[in-house]
Amino acid sequence: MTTARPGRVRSEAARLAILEATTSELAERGYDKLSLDRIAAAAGVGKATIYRWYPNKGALVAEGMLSGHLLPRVAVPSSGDVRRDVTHWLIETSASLTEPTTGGLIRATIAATAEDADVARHYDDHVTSVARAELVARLESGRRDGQVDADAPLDALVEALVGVVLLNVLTRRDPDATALTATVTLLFDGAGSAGGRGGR
Amino acid sequence: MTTARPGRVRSEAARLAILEATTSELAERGYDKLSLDRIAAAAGVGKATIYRWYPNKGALVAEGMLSGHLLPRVAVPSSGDVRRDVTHWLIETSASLTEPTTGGLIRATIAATAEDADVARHYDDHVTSVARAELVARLESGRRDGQVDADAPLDALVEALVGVVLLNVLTRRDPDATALTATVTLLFDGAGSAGGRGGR
Amino acid sequence: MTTARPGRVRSEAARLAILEATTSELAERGYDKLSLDRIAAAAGVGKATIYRWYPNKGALVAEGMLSGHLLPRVAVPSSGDVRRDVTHWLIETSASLTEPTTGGLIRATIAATAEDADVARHYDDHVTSVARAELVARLESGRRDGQVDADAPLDALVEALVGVVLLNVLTRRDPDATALTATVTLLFDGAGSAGGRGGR
Amino acid sequence: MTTARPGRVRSEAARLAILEATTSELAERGYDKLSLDRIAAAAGVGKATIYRWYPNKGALVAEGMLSGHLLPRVAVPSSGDVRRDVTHWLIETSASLTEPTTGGLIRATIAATAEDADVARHYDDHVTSVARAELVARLESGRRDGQVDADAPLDALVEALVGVVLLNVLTRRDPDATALTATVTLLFDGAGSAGGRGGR
DNA sequence: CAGTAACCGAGACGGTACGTCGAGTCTTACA
DNA sequence: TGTAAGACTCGACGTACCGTCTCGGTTACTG
Repeated sequence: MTTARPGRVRSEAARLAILEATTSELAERGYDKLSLDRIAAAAGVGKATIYRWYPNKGALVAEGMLSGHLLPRVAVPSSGDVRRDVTHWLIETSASLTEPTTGGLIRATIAATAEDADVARHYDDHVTSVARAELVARLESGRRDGQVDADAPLDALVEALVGVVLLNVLTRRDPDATALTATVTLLFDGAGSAGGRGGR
Repeated sequence: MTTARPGRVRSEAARLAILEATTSELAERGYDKLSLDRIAAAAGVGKATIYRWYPNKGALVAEGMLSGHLLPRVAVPSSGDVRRDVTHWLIETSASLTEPTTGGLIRATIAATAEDADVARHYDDHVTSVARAELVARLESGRRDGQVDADAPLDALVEALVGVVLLNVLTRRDPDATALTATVTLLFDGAGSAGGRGGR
Repeated sequence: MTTARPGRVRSEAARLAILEATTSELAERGYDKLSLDRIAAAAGVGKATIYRWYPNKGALVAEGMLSGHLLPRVAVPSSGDVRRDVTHWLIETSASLTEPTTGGLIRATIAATAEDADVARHYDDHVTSVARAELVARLESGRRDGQVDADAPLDALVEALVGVVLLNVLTRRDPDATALTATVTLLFDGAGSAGGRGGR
Repeated sequence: MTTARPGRVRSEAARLAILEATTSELAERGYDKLSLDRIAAAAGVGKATIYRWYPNKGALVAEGMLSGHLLPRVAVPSSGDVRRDVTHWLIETSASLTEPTTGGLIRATIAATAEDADVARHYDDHVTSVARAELVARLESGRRDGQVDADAPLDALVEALVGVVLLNVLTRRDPDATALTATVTLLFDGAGSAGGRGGR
């Protein structure tokens, strides 16, 4: 059943050492200063071992994301109040990404994503989509509670949230809680006074 | 005899050739594959000439942005209907950034921004802030027309717009008009059925 | 009291395949471009199998020589006329070593010999010494026939012959029969006009 | 008249440092263990600088020979007695090549010569041919003194001498003076008792 | 005739060196 | 004195081999 090719089996220790070294290099130097020579040395691994499994820098970084070595995850709470939960997620996520190492890591990830379409796809499929799905799920449960409009475009809402986070990361801003709360309020209440759903 | 100033006059032609070569290199190869050797050769310029004016790659790219060589600008129309104008801007901007060369350029810019804090600051100060200011101005005029709530957080609204654009660029999505319209609708009407800010 | 260790016996097929692959690699690429990876692949053999039997490249090449796979042998004829026989040997040997494959092989052998003292010893003990012994034997029989002086230094003569062959191989010259005949004539008649030995 | 291209001029210091480092590497490790990385490091030079001027290992070694950095030269004396002078040259040359460093160097040279036809040609044209010409000149002067037969093939004689030296170097033999003297005697008196050329 | 020891192929491993390319600096000749 | 040309050091790239080390499997002697 199992293929059972001949030859020595892949070293799991090497794989982990490579990923770990990649993460720390990435955090402290960024994506385009990433040196496979240094990674190999730090991981105590031959350069060929890296190239055997990852065709290029991008693939290596992509694998780092997948394995969760690269980015922290913030859970979406479920307190009963959707706005509070979303606000909480937004503040927590912002705080986590403002930390120096995490910030370096996420910026490296953005650079990798901008440079390499495969990485972008990989990242979107396996990382952000998870957070997005969680948020959407929470919003849907909010909708069942009557806290979210039936016809509100949840995908658009989630995209706006992620987009705001992204923008703050890129511009190195560390937004305070009020600003983030204002964003959530905007998304739930809207800015249009004439609007159908009603002015104050 | 007449002028008698020693030395050769600085070549404006060289400066422009450098910027042009940088732009095209950036569009077709991306930021981290940018090669100053290639730029110098393509511009018919000595490498030292580049380094005389720009201390490093990042500064060169930053200058490229400033000079408008790097990114197209989309004007915010002023038709009388704020939602329509914002929607128009969003669709136009998305379309412009979906074009292959512009997309490559903007992604290169994002990578540069992610890698280099100076570039990020430069970009934020001189490029996005312009677009942001324009959007804010339009929204303020809309507020005077009663189309925008008095207490709506305009900055947050603009950030959400820019964030959505950013996310689409990074994920290589080409959103259709309906999706973008839904985003604008969300931002103006909100998703919260109970209406935190005011009852229905 | 048979020694007869248990375990699988050495695969003769593998041994031959290795030697053959080595020979052809050596002929077409030379000694320092010799690759054990390539040899193993060409021979359909695991690299470890080569290393099990030969501690290093040199030993493998040395074995190749021994087994006669590596160099052709030219017999010394015995026609009754020593000069003619030696000349014949010299011409035949030169011709054989001028052929492209044999030439590549012998030059690879020379390189191996120059690089590795063990290979040199091996080669001298098992290969050239055979040719030398044959030549010496022929000269001794010539001495018995009165065609060679009783006190002529046969070893020196043979060394001069081999040295000339070697030099021609290294310099990629393809000497014609006249030049080689002149060498033999010189060795038998000498260049000294006074005839030193006569007046001894 | 001089071409006077623009651009920085080639650094003579770098050239010499490279050649010197090459020589010492060659002497202590041999030709096929020669590492350009090591040479560059030892010479305090970028690897690219080596490759800018020498397309491959062989060319570098060839240049090393030319510049006299690589091999000692033994002059042919002129005492009036040709045999004595030739014998002296042979003994001196043998002694010099038996010394460890020189021996390593000459063997590396032989390996380079065996591996690379260009090096061989280079070497033959610029190095051995000098020694050969000197020997031939001495023999011709001996011929004018009546010490060498008018019709003796001087080229063949010189080749035999060089060939014998070569063989000794390759086999790592350190021949004593008597053996070398016997060789010279053979070359001048011949081994053929009947005396083909007749003139005893 | 079952164990078991030494073999076999395959191929991954940590390394070293390769030859190329790019960054950023420096040195020419010329304008 | 600014500029094009181009050599310089440094360091990373991705590839190729080295010699070693598992792997799963195959003989063929031994108990």
